[in-house]
Amino acid sequence: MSVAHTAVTPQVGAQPPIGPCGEDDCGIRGVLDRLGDRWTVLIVVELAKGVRRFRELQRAVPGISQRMLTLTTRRLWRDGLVERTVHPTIPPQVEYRLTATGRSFAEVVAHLAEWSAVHKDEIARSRERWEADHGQL
Amino acid sequence: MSVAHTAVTPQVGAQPPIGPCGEDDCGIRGVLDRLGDRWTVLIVVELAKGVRRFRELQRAVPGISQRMLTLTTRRLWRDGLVERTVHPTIPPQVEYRLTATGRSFAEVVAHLAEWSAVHKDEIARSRERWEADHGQL
DNA sequence: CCGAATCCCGCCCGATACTG
DNA sequence: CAGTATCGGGCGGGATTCGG
Repeated sequence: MSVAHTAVTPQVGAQPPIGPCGEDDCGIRGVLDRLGDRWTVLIVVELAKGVRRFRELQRAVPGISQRMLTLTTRRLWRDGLVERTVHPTIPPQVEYRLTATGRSFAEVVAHLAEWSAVHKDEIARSRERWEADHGQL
Repeated sequence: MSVAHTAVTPQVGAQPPIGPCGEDDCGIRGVLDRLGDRWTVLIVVELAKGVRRFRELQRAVPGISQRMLTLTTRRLWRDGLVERTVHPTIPPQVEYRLTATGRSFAEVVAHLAEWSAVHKDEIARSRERWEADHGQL
């Protein structure tokens, strides 16, 4: 979904990066890309509780595959939201913990969760009514 | 409006942290799904400035297709974040405006944008350094 | 235990054409 | 102007297998 990435690819439409962004959207896409995927938020929420090892994360987030757990933690690590510590023991042991930036991000996520909790019923009702009048989307 | 200042024990509110979300909705998934897609945020940001007609939205958000503009506004309408008014004139004229809930949502988005703006450089640098050491993801 | 590498399917979204 | 209908490519992400 990365906008910046698609800009690299020579495309037929040759549309420049869509980020004229009114005035205030320019860094937000990268953040939204992480919020958008299914797992990042859950991982961040779990890490907000404390240091976690790979397996612990996987158990804490039921349904996530090894692949996606690796990808998600890797991206968070790359972006400096998560710190990754390898203990060269046998068997190997890898710990993940939020950085300062990561904790800041976790707060934003918490606010998001709060807003969702407050409005979810209202949204659900609106959606139900809408689909009763007009059909499925 | 520093986000950092609101840092005091995030989950003081109601309920345990964000716990019960475990894997499935406490409502947040639905919100994140909207935030995740490429267009919703841009539309909401534009509508936060005032009432807009279909074409106006399309011009304000360069790169969006008619199809995606329809889908995005339709979903926002369905979920009660946007109000849709049809004037049966010729040519037809349709106005979109945020509802109270929609404006509330727009505030959340604004906070998100603010956080992004504050941290985007830092994230970008972290990513650059990371990709210098290790390769592309 | 912690990953990397592959295969593969679903759906999101862009492009295009048509309608009232 | 404000949509609808349809086709097709890309990629997110699940399942599985192999390596250290």
